[in-house]
Amino acid sequence: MARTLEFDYDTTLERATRLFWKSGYAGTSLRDLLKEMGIGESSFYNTMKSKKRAYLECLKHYNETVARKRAKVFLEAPTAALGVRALFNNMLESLDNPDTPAVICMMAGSLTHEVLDEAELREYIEGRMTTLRDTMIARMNADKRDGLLTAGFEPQFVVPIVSTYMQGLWRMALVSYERSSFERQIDVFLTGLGL
Amino acid sequence: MARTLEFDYDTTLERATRLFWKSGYAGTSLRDLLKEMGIGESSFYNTMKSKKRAYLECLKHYNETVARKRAKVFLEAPTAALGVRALFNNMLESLDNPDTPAVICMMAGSLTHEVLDEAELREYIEGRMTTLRDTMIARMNADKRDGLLTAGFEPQFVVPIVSTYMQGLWRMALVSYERSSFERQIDVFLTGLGL
DNA sequence: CCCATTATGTATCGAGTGCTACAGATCGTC
DNA sequence: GACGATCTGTAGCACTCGATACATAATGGG
Repeated sequence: MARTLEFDYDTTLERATRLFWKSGYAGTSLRDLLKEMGIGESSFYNTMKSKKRAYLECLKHYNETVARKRAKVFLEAPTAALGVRALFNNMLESLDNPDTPAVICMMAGSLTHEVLDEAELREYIEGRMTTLRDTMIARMNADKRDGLLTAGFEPQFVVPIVSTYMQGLWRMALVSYERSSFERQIDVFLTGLGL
Repeated sequence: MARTLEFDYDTTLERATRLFWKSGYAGTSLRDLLKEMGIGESSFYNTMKSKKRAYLECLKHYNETVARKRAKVFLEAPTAALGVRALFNNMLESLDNPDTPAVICMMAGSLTHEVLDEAELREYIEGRMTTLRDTMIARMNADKRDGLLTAGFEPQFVVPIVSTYMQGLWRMALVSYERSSFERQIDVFLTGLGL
């Protein structure tokens, strides 16, 4: 019926994701993005419609890969407490891995005015964060019923604390990161919370 | 000897600070900045030299006012534990106060690539953060010697946790803020740490 | 009053922004 | 193999960015 796409959508999306991840939304210009994706303006606007929508697609792609793996790491641990610790270990591995595009999680990097001011982006991000928190809370409540967590343990407060602390850690890593120091403070933090 | 300045430096610096505070470094254009300050390009570059240097001056001004007040709030509390809690209360008051220019601390808002990529800005920010942490650690060590904190309490790990968590809170407030929820989780957090 | 010195207003620079118009290339269908 | 449909390359849009050139205006010492 018509001409076929000359580029592979998944490949270009993957490349775009890594660039957005590394440089942020406003920090990535359309020219840089196109260069990285290896396509022209026409192809880009034909498939993506706008930079904002492209970022949204990249965020989704990020969640279907990186974030999904993190959720898996958490859920497959024998207990919620170990799951949370596995999550932080996964974070430290990302920080140590030179192949990781950025020193910050793409979701954490999206917690800025430039991104949050775009209604569609904000909505998606809020949704993902809520989902992740709900998953963790549910898991902890299950553990609590099984007696794996003390009766005084309150998942609905602990989980926001954990995710807030993690957001802070991603930011702090931007300033300076040293594994042993991070490891130690994470351990003190989690132990204090009863995890 | 020469022509006198037509504007009041302190006033324009104050205005610039509030705009930078609200909109961030990259998010504030020179045009908006000049409009807010009520001066022209010539006057600006004559006294400030560049946007980067202007931001640095604003950061310093911010620290000499807002951040200084926060440090005072911490130090004047009867104990380090109460000081930390007073600090969080001060934060919540800022969040509640509609006169506060932004929903984020200017220092927390500076923990981005756009700012941290500028060597002079990064250096200043690192310095301030280190100073604040050292102040808190010293205070806690004093309390520890006085028996106000348990022997197992380790200030050198707890303080980074507290400041990291606070950075996370500022970010989270960008997404959604509700005082009662924040209050509750802060209390659980601090209690867990032994504060 | 002249003059060096400094401040200000205006106009503009060159580069970069996201995005679009449009002509031409390539496809499946008849 | 002509046709309509879709894709792609190029050029450029209108705008904004931070920064600067330069003429003019004010200042106070000599």
